[in-house]
Amino acid sequence: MTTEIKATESELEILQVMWKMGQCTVRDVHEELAKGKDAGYTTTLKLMQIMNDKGMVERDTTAKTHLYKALVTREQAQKTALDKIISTVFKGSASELVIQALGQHKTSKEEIDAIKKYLEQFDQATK
Amino acid sequence: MTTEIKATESELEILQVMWKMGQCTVRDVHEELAKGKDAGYTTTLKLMQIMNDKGMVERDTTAKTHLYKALVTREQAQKTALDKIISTVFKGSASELVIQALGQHKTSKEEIDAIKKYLEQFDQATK
DNA sequence: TTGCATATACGAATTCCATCGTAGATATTT
DNA sequence: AAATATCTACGATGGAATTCGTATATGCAA
Repeated sequence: MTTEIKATESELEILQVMWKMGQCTVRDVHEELAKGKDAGYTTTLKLMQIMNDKGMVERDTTAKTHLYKALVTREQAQKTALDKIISTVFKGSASELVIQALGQHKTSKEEIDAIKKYLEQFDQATK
Repeated sequence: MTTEIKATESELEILQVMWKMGQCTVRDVHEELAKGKDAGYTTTLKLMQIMNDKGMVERDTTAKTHLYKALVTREQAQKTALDKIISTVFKGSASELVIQALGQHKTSKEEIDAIKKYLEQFDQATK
């Protein structure tokens, strides 16, 4: 069993930035977040320190300016998030979620094809 | 723009019951929740009162025992939840979410077929 | 080297959510 | 009618998440 990952909203916002940038500083993250909303620098700092305490990120403290890196992967977070909403709003039905998702978000032809292809292979596996 | 719906975890649990039952009393909801976890009756009551204040449910106070009904629909909640996770953990890509969802949840042959059918019709619409 | 910018650490205030106890009103039972 | 059960209202508490201020250390520029 992997370690429990229970990221809060703010932590997820931060993780998003870290997933995109890879290793980064508090300032990196803060600047990125500041584009979307105003938040104090020390708020981001504190959050990242907490995430470090929780083991969600790792930190290189060699230099004065610390370097952070996400330990939680985007895939783990995706799984957690999916499980949650499937059970709370989709009555446990993944297919209902799939159909809703396809319906309300514009999906390109390529994406549709990718999904179809995926389903084919899926079929074969299930025989 | 529709009214802001921001249901908390507990509120979602309650909504789930209300979606299933339609109009119901606090006790109805409480009994249902009590099957899964233990919670005090007044906790449920308070929560439902708050939901009423927020306009998430409506209430008929004619009789001593009030009757509640969800105003937020399951579809709205689904949309809200999907939008959120697609933007936070799926980089805005609905198709990625779809593939993940199919991958990690066992999906029956029937469901797969339903999805395929949906995709066909989708294709035609997009031409 | 003095001053300014920028970093971490950390305590404190605040807000939000969930939980519960108790008071008071209204039914229901005996 | 008195006792009992059940309801709503609502304040209080506790805890988690978030935000911020301030102290202190470190690097850099004049």
